[in-house]
Amino acid sequence: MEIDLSLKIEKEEAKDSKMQELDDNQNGKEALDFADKEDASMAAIGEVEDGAPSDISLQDNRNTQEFSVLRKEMNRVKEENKVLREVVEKTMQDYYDLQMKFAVVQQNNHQEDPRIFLSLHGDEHQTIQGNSSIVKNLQKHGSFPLGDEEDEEELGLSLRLKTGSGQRESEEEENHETPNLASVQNKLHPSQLSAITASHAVSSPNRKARVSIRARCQTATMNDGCQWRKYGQKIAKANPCPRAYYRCTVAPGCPVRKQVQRCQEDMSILITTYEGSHNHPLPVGATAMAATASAESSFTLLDSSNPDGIPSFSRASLLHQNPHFINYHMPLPLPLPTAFPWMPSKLSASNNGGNVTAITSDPKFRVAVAAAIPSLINKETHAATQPIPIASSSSSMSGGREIESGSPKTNNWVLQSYTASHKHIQPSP
DNA sequence: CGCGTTTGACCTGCGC
DNA sequence: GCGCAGGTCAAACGCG
Ligand SMILES: [Zn+2]
Repeated sequence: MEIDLSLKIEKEEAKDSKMQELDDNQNGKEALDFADKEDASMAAIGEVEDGAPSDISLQDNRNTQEFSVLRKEMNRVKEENKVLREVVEKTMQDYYDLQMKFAVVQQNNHQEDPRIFLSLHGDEHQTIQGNSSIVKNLQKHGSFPLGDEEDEEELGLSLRLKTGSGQRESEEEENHETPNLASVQNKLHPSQLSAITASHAVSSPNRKARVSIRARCQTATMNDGCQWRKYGQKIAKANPCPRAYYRCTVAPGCPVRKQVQRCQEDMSILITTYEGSHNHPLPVGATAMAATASAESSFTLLDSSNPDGIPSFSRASLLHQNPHFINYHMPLPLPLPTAFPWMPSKLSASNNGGNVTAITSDPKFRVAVAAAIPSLINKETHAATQPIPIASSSSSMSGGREIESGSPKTNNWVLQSYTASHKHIQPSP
């Protein structure tokens, strides 16, 4: 029996490798012939192994059954492979399209419109073709109460950038806006919601930018690829959960700080607020995503003069609070280069809810997203004074340093973000 | 012993 | 000026 099992495994592996070599438009006959050969060889091996002539017919029957099962399996895998390939191609195409658009946007970036909405959608059936598709996309995500279970596999990542007056807004926004959005997204993705929303508050030029990330995280802090040293803890009045203060210790004198606090409404949600920008290279995984996120967050800018370009929930809850608002909404699967191991999961034919978790729990994903935030801060801070090309921003992030603190201990990420503004700024130590 | 965390004290900004 | 709340400091403590 063990022999048969191993044979099956080898067989499947062989088919998998064969499948990769086969072209998309291969017909079923080829696969059939291939499978026949496999079956024959397997039967022959079975004879040799068993060595009992009386078992041959029985063995043949069993092999035939296994063969039919395997053939079905192979066809299924073939279809899956085909779909995956199409999606990858589509994704790559979208990626390059976005890059081209980004270049155009960069040129027009001098006309500062404080309110920008961005949407990147990895849906293979949708490419960003001007505002109309974006609006459609946004409306899809904006009408949260739909809460379809079928959206379960769809990941959402949204980044909100805000330029604000920087006064005591953070608490009000935390108290009012955050719970709304959080609850709303929880409705949308009841079980495995894996949306990431980060907000980015850029205050006046002499103030540090802050980014808040809400993440469903079981551990005390997110492993974001940087090393942090805790320097304080407070219990805020608005939230009974203690707020922890961390400083980046990757490089001495790095001004980046982060605050970590659990959401009052949902204790499983971790609110991480980053402040400042790193003065050192980021870990490789973080760098890649940082560059990607930074670049993509600059794509497909939507003019705020078009009110339809802003999703209902955003307009309702955000515009009333701050007129200067940059909202980045990037539903996953992200149109990322294939270099990233955590590619879109909804493409998989198997209805694995675990795929979503797999992506969002991937430490590389978490590292990358978290690291992308300070990158965004850095970029936006600079853009506030003088727009710089993305290449410049990302290159500053590149570096060979590989510091990864902690282990992949966190689980699902469900993120939602809100804006925070900042209070006082101290000169860096 | 070095490093990181804990925790109470202290500082600062803001509203009244 | 006073009180409050957020943020930071630094001594004490724990761990490897
Ligand atoms: Zn740093």
